[in-house]
Amino acid sequence: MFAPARASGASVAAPGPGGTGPGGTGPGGTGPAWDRGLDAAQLAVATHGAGPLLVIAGAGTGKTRALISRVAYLLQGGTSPERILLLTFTRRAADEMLARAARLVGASGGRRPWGGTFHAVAHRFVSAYAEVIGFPSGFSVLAPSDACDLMELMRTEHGLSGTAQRFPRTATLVDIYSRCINTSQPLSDILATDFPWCEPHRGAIAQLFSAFTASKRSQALADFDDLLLYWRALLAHEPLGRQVVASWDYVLVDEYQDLNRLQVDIVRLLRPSGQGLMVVGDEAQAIYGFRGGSAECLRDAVLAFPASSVVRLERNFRSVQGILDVANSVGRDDDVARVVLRSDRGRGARPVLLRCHDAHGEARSIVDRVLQAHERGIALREQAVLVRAAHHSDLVELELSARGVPFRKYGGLRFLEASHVKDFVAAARLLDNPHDQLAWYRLLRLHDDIGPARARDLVAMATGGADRVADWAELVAAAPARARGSLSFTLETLARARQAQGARARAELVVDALRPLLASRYVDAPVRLADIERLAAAAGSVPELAAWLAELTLDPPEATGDLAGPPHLDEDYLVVSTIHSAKGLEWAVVHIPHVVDGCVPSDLAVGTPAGLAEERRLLYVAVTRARDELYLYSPLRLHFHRQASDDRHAFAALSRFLDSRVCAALDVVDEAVERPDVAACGRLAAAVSLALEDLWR
DNA sequence: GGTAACTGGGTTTTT
DNA sequence: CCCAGTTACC
Repeated sequence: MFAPARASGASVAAPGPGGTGPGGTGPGGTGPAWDRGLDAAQLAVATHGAGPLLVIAGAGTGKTRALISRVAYLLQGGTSPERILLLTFTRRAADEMLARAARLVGASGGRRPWGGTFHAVAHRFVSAYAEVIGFPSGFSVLAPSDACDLMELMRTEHGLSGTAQRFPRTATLVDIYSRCINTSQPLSDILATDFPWCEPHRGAIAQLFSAFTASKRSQALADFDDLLLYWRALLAHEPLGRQVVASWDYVLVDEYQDLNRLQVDIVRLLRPSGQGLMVVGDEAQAIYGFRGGSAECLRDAVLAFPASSVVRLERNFRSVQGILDVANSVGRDDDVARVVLRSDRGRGARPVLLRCHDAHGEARSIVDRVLQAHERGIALREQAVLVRAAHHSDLVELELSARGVPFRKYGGLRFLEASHVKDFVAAARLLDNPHDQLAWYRLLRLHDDIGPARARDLVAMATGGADRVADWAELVAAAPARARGSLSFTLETLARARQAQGARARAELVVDALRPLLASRYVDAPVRLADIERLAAAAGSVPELAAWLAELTLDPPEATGDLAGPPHLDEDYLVVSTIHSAKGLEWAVVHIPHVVDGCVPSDLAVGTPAGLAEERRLLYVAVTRARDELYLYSPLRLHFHRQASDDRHAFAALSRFLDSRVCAALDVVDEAVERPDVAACGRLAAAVSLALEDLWR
């Protein structure tokens, strides 16, 4: 997150946009000087004055390089690093950018530009001004799943759960809520346009949302949306906003096409006059519509900026033309057609579409190709498997493990979502914020005989009065008999943790408190305990547990194994990532599995023209990550299509996007020749059941 | 009234 | 694999 105080080992540098490796982004040299090897357009970006600057940057056109060069240029002109703010949309992009910026200014005494995601920077300021915002003794950051739990609680409290009436599910409610906030649109509009089936419940939803906000406030909790809301409010405040805005001379915003209204507001408040503002975006890569992101903001910016301050980066330095042909044919919708990517690198190999028999065949085929490329000298970390949904790589991961290929997965199941980690975070939050009812609830629920109802009563008691140990004794007395012993131990240990000095000692006592609870709750308790012990150890180097928890919530370990310790430099691993998480990155070889209707594009998104268009951009983003080789895989049959499998065969499982025009840019290879005879399989199944019948006889 | 144990169905994408 | 719903037990 912030350059000066980054928690150790929280993330791993992923193989990113060129830079250091051979064949990296952009032409020419590798030195840190801002002008080395930039082309005219990139140079214009780097050396632009203080006026507003809008960069329209196609995929692979060296945008990060131009941005970093601009930072170098500004520094050379005498701007202090900390007067520059780099805002990015995703954490991986933030890491990548800050790492490169750090390399660049390595010599300038360890001072680095500010940078991070909107949420991380927001947290920094909301914390600093917590008192003004109305949290006199600090606040806790609510992870998304916690926000969901709280919404669920409120829903129950309002008598809106149960089967008696159909009411939107908690997940839907959270969605609606977040959408209202992020698009700055009233509930009624959101319901009308995006959730029409929920409209009958508008009144109840509105009440629920009020209660939800009030509840967060009274517990000193802020969810991700609140961080942005409070930051915006802070910036708009007179005179505090002026103070915050004056912290920087330059604000550089990446992936502008993915920002939502709230974030655009923040940018506007940061640089009201546009002086010192630079935004970079590419409409063709807008893939965060589900978070309220809207490329319209970029379009607005194009109109709002004077023509002289718009620079277009159009030369693609990344990919060979064969790959760009596929990209161009995929992204041919109206909103995308404007930029036709042209390569600086020659034709290269034609990308391949492999039609496999099923997902198993696909997995084998992918690993075969990964290893073949490895034999040719392409390191594993120069290759990536990019998926639309995290579970699309399940079988690939299995095959990789079976064949001993190391890999690292980004996106999908999050570390923080694991229930034992949530238990740990909740207990730790209580040390500094005893008003946190949600944390109390979670902790109490871990004890025997304390279910939803009793937990609710006890929570009221725990947060109602003061937070002295004497009150905790009362709490124990009120608990059901079977829970008293363990609850007493839990509370005592937490009380000791509270007294303890230093984040590490506190964290370890929290683990002590949880140990017996987790041991009796989970079959795989040893594994889970090891997890949180490592987590506690990671807290070692920071002074404040609360601050560390907030950072953990905002920037959780992304890949499985990130907590295992600092990565070895010589470590080689294949990257498995969602397309969303792969944004802004590149690899020599890219594999895209499950390019079939229902997966790419996702069935859940093709209901509307806008949804379908975003799916198309998603494939566009995936394809343009590849530098030299690109493989798409179409399993002809997927297990959840069992009933329709014969139809699938007939249709050859082509994705909605793989029409003749796209296929013309691809070599289609049929790997499904050895298809098992379905009729024979049926006979085999019959024989097995017959044999079983014999057993029962 | 409340908890625990079991069963069956469904699963996007991120801060 | 996590959820909601069901059932059996206190």
